[in-house]
Amino acid sequence: MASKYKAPRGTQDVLPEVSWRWQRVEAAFRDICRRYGYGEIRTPIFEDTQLFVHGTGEGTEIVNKQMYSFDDRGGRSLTLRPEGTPPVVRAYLEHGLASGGVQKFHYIAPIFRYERPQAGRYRQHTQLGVEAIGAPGPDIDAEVIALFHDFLTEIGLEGAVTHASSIGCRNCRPALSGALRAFFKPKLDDLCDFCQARYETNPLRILDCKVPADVEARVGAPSALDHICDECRAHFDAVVALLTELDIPHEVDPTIVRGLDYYARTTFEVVHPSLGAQDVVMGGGRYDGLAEALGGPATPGIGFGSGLERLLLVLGEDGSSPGPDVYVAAASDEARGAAFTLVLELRRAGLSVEVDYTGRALRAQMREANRLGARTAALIGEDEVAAGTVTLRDMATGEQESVPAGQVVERIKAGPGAGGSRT
RNA sequence: GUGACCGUAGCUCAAGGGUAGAGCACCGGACUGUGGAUCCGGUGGUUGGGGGUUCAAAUCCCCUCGGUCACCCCA
Repeated sequence: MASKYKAPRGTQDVLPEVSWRWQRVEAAFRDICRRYGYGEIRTPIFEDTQLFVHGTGEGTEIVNKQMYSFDDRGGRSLTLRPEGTPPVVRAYLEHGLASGGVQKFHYIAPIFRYERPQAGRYRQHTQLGVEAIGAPGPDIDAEVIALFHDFLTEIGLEGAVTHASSIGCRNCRPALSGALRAFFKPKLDDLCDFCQARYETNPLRILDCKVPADVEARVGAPSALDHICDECRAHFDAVVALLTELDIPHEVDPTIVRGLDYYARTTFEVVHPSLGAQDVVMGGGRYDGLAEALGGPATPGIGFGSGLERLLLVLGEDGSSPGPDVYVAAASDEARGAAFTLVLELRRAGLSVEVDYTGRALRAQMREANRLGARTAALIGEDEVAAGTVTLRDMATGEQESVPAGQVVERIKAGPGAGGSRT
């Protein structure tokens, strides 16, 4: 035990040897969002607890048992963001952004939920998310799904499957729930305990249950898509048609149900088979009633959240972090001063440069250069200091050449291996 | 929140009541200004933490913390 303290349960340290992977995915996401016109929004890491109670919904698992809530010294009840959407809608309303037409945002933000950790499920995780507020039509639904699809293509993640459905609006949801209750009523005793509870609270969720008896019990159950109103149906059909036209692979899956109260109409998720039980890599949908629930005007909105840790899990651990451009090695203690001067000069010229800080032998410095994956080693010894030169070694080929001190930057930038002689 | 399995060196794992070990990694040498291969040597552990049983505990028992899997939930 190196320390008596450990990272809290369900959290993790991301060390430099892996954080470069995170940065790569984040950069790809930001670039896709730039192309689609989704500007970055940064909201506080904690919010008024009521924002989530009223936004995410009182009946939800998140609000009931997963929030990190605390009173601050002024007696305010605050909550660590358990979910990305309500803060964005809150900011949208707070800053009067409705007057600016459709607003599109993206964020990369830590999310906190008190859950039992397991692979792909953490108490602090990071979501890549997007929110488009103010646009009611099916085209924006398709755009958001397309954006994520392009993002997955960009980062080279293959094998993901996109499921989409519609759970109706506040006008037709009651009829849909009623139809489901009517269907399950005679079978109520056959359902699992959870589903018996869901029968009352949210019968849609019975369609989502994995208990074998329930899977059997729901054969022939009414499909959400057959019981939503004409407007909702037309909206969903249009979304599907657009996805098909855009060549975005997708499956219509009436069993997908989201766990948050505010979802309406289009819902979707992307799963990946390599992940086991926590296989949802992205989830989202339309939330046309959320702004109103937060005290604002009726405003349509749609967005998704995607778990960065899960994406990384799917991507695996191939490849290694890029090494420095140059490793500067001192052949003797007398040359260390000159070596360090060269290090700073090269860094100021824009190169990434490493050196030894522990006074080790040249051999050890070269081993380090190799381990780090440096492309070029720059050697300085007494000979070089006397001659005003630096010896550059191409680490891949072993070729070396002596270069006047003033030309080192230029020579390295020209790329290793362009000249020199074998050793 | 429920159930199950698991925590030994930086990493992957041995030792199942009697001196805590190996491989990899790391450091050094062979090679006194030159990396990747090979050989030799070395550093490194109050066996997750606490308590108990015992002459003796990594090993058996209890508690606790953490991880993993499933449920649940979700990203």
